[in-house]
Formats: sequence, structure tokens, C-alpha cells
Amino acid sequence: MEKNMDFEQKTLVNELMEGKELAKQLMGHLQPSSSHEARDVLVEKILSSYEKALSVLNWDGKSKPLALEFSPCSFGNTSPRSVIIDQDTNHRDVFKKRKITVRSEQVRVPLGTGAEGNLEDGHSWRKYGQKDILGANHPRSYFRCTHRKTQGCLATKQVQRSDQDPSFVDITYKGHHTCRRASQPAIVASSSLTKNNHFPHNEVVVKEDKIRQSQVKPFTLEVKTEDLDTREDHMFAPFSFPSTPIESEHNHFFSEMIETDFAGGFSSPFISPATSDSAYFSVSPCHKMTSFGLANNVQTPESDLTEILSAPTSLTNSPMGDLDLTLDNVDFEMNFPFDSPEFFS
DNA sequence: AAAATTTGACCCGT
DNA sequence: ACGGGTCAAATTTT
Repeated sequence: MEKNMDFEQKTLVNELMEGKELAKQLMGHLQPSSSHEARDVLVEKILSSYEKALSVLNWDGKSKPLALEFSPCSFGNTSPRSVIIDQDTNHRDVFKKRKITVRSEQVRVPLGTGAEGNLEDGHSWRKYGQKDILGANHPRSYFRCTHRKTQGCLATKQVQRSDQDPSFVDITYKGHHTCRRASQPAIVASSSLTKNNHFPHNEVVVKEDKIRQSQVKPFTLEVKTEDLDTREDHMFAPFSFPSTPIESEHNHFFSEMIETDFAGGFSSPFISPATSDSAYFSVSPCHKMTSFGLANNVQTPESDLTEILSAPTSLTNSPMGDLDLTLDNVDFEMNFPFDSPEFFS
């Protein structure tokens, strides 16, 4: 059984077992005599485990919960196979090797910013392939997170020179970064943001269609979302958009975006022509900067939020004003080939 | 020596 | 069969 598990499964089981173990430890600290700090640390670790487990499933952990259905025996000592997700009317086995959907986001950045390479977008990348793409003038490069082997981080990105404007590259980020970053470029960017007063606050534009907006807003980060996956075998609930403007932290959509799609760590000071019926909301980076601990290994929505808000500053000197950031659903294979079984055994 | 990149081969879905 | 994505050996860079 264990030998047949692929990497995600091992990671998932590992994280869940870790969480279970930590919860046990927490139980031991429930007496009033036990230290508050010890409990806090354990709670943090448990949350971290859950975050990681969810991210393996490409689920952000904050969106509306799915209808989880457990078979009668699943609360006992049964294998994870008994955990079933009920999406639509089909019962689905989490560990079946089948397609699930994860989102990706696409950004267009000018050449020379560094983001097209393996740095400058907040993460380090290792190139693992290049391919000539039919109908494209330039080859597409494939990168994965440098920490794939050491930390099992599954984030990837594809970089391709734009055909329309060869001075731009299109970067498609896929998957979550589950790695912890030794250095936090986002923090550096944040501090530079405070120095750099060109952009008193950043905005995230959420739009539901591709209607063009007349006014271009410099250094607005635009997120375009589409549900591209029309297949019936969704594992997870498709995106749903709020019909009203986003209400900060209570909004599932916002946190889902931040958590899920900016894990790629792009830097996007550029903007696209916005839409006429976009929902705008602004978040003060200063506010967010004070709202979390920077030294935390755990990837929190706040840390990602900071990343998204501050990252643009690394590219803010660019004269370019256009960025299309699309947030699409793409397919992701659960049986992702992974060649380092020694990592979890 | 280790890490990163290059590149043809291979795999898999359509 | 074809095209996109990944693997992995060879090569280059650090």
C-alpha cells in the first residue's frame, strides 16, 4: 500500500499523521498547569500541518468547506481511502488517481525584470525543461520550485516570450508553494514599498469577465478569474464569485485567491485594462504588515497577502503599464510523477 | 564538488 | 499521430 502511494499521498498522510500526533500532545497540555506557550506552539504546528495537507490537495483551507462524507468506519483506524469527498452527486475517493483542478495564474511582465528567470518573483526556481510550442515564435521554459526535492514544494511556472510583444514574457504559475522560504523577498519588497511612496495603496481588482475598462490604474494588481474547467469531474467546488464588492476578511473569495494563487509569488506591478464591472477593494499594506509575524514558517493568508501587496514594488520602476493576470482553472494530475521516494518513506 | 541548465527522449492525453 | 509536459543524462556554471 505504502509503496503504491504517490508523493502527494505520502505528504498528505504525513501531514495528517503529524497533526494527529500534535493534537495528542496538545491534549496533554490541556490542564491549567500547563504552559500557555506550549499550547500556542502546538496549535500553531497543528494549523501548519493542516495548511500543508490542504495545499497538497490544492485546497486553501479557508474556502467554504466541501461536503465531506466519511464512511462509517472512517473515524476508526481505517486508511485514508475511506475519506470521501462528495462533490456534485458523485462520491469521490481522495486518493484515486484522477484529475483534480487547481488554479493557475498568468502574468505578463517585461523582459529583464528577472521574474522570467528563476528569481525576483519571491521564489527560487529550477529550470527543468524547454519546449518549442506549436504556433509560438518562442520556446516555453518550464520551472519548478528549487525546494521540490527538499521540501516537496510542488509549485511550477512556465515562462514564454510573448508573440505579440517579444519584450514581454508570459509567466504561468501553477500550484502552491508549500516550501518555507529562507529569505523573505516579500518582506524586502514591503519595506521598499514603504519607502517608495509612488503607490500609497495597492488594489486588487476582481472581475468576472473580460470587458474592458476605459481607465488604466497604475500599479493595480488585477486578477481575472475564469472557471475554465468544464469537465464533470471536479473534485472541488468551483469558484463562486461574490456579486457584491468584497468585504475584506470575511470574504472567502478573497482569501482563496490570496492563498491559492499568489503562492507562485509573482511580482506584478502592471495592470491590465480593467473592467467596467469589476469589484474593487483596497488593502493598506501598512495595515497588513503589522498584522502578522514575519518570522513565521507557516504560510498564512496574511503572509501571502503581504506578498501579493508588496511584491509589485520589486518591479515598480518599469515603465510598462499592462499586465494581464488571469486566474484560471487548470488540470492537475494526482499521480504527479515524483522521483524522490526517499523523501517520505 | 555541487548546483543549475540544456536538450533529446519519453510519457500521456487528445 | 501529435503536441505539451516531464525526465534524466550530459554539460555548464558556481
